[in-house]
Amino acid sequence: MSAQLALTIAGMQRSVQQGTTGTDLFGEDRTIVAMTVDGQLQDLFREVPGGAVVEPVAIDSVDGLNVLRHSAAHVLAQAVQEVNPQAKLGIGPPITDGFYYDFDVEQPFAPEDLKALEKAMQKIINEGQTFDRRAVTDDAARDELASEPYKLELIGLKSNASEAAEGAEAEVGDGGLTIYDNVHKDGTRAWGDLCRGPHLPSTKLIGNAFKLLRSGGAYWRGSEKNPQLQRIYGTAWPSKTDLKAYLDRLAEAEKRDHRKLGRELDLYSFPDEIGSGLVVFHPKGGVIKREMEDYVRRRHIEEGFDYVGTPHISKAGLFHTSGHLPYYADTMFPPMELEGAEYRLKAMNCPMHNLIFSSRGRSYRELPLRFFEFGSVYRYEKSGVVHGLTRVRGMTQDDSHSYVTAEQAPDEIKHLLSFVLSLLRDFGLDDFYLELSTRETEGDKAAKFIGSNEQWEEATSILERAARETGLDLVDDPGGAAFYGPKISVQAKDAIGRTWQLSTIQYDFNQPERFGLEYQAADGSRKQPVMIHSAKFGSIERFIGVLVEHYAGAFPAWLSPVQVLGVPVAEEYADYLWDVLKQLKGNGVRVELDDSDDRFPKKIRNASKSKVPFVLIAGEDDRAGGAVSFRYRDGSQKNGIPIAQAAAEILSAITERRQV
RNA sequence: GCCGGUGUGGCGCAAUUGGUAGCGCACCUGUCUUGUAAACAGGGGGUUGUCGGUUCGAGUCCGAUCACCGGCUCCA
Repeated sequence: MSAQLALTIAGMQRSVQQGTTGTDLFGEDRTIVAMTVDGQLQDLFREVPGGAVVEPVAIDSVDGLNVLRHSAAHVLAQAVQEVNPQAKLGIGPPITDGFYYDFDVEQPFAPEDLKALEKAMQKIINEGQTFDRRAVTDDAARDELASEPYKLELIGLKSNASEAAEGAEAEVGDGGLTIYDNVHKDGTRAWGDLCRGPHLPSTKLIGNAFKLLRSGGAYWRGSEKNPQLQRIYGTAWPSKTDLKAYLDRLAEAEKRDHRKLGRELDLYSFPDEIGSGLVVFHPKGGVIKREMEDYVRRRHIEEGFDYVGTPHISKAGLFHTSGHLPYYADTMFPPMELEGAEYRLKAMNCPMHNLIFSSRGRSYRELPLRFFEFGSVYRYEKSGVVHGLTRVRGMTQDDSHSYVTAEQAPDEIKHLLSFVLSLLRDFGLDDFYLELSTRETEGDKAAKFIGSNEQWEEATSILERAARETGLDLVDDPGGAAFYGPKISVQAKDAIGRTWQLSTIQYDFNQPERFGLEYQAADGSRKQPVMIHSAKFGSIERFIGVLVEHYAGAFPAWLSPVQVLGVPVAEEYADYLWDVLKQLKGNGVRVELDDSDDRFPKKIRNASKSKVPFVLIAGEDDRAGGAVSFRYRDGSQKNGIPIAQAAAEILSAITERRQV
């Protein structure tokens, strides 16, 4: 007679027979794919122990999705080894919205290969293979996986799997090793992989709600010193509908791609003749850039910044003084010789601002002293990373440096933080979290950070306190600091939920010393100021790219290259409409009249495609009534609006920076 | 920088086994122009990213290079 066990199941006290499995408890509900036993994620087929707290894991929960995607990754690996038995396995964890698996293969995967692999996966899935769990000793695992060199390496590293490689904890954990066998319906073994599990009860649950998305090289264990494997990315969802929704989301992101929209809306381009990563703004993009810069410059001045200007090039010695050159020589443009001196394109503005500070004696009465400019900097970004406006080789930083006394530093940081947040809100971004980047204290990278422990601790705690006071979420980013000090960065979410790192605020105790900056204190002594770096948008180019994607090219009126487009119903009404537009133009509104010889419907089509915020239409009814008609971007309309009222609506939308 | 893919008129695409480049939009001209996403007709425009090679012949094959796309690494 098997004994009864007392358990807590899904919050209820229950008594079950010894030997009861998760499948016995939850198996009838097809949406339950795993369970937690005392908080530990486990396969359903495992027996539940007495006294345990057992909870079902639904396929659409965070854990459930991970199980689904991890199982899909296994099926992918099985398919790859079916097609190519020589393929060696790397790791294959679930990730946000999907999974990947790394393989060492002779021939990298081509796009056509993915289709074939999808088919092979579908076959495995349809067959309804089950995942069997088998505990193995390290030695047994080594024997069994003798032909899998990467798995062997992981076995050796398992005591700290998370450090072995990102995602490696999906394969091995702190405890004993397990191998999961994929088993055919007839009980024979199809395939197996070193894995922690848990997995789905059956491959069938993956259904047809999965897709392989792309492939590419990926360094083993994330280091470029290691060999490069071939990674395949895929996605898997509880239902075909969920998959479709995800693919639609990807399509939506593609439609917003700032490279594509920039071309379509004639905003900017990247001429080959100039070089990779170097952008030119066309007149329409120029309007956006100028509006942004004008506004941001004005706001800085209102907030107590002094607008300064510095050249694009300098003798290399300056960047030695600042300490940048030893660290960043290979990401700066190479030197040029001139009159026996070595010059460098500027990669950062701070050294030049420091020279403005030290151009004369400074008094404590002047502090905080804030220098701001749109500084053009050039960075030799590696060829594979240049990307539209978001990663360029020539860019404009909206860069400022505050020179303050040590006592003023906390308030200055708070001031900067609330200032950058208010600026971002003015541009229509309002969903933020903060990141606190600190130095690495161990490992290879620890050496790059300079300064004493005390300096780092003090600077970090000042930043952290200011960050906490905003009430925003604060995420730690160990090792993410610049070599000279910690930073807060503002991460903003765009209209479709993607986050972008925008503003940064950095506390620098290093450069003031290197430049010998000082001010005279009230008591007559000379003191060293603290320097606080801050970029509001990071780079103007990049921020424009972010805004294009955030707004999908449909900018709020104040930023729109053309704010009002007049479309006469027929040629006869062009003059009347132009009179209306002239009045707006007199008020500083950017207007255009479509006086082309297109027919009316074509003009409406063109107007829609141009994403102009206000389309004003005039025909007989409007002219007779001294009115105009609005057509908005969503296709809705308002007819017969008196001219004065129309002008007021347009002007208020612009001055209030409202989206329409 | 590394791995893979791609490069055809301004844009989006086509060109059978290598046989001397087509289409749509845009552009120009003309006839048109009356209420919300494409009027009609005609016309101009590309030595197929660049350089080199194979071949009687290259947009199609090979090599180099530049650029872009995806992925990795990096990102003061």
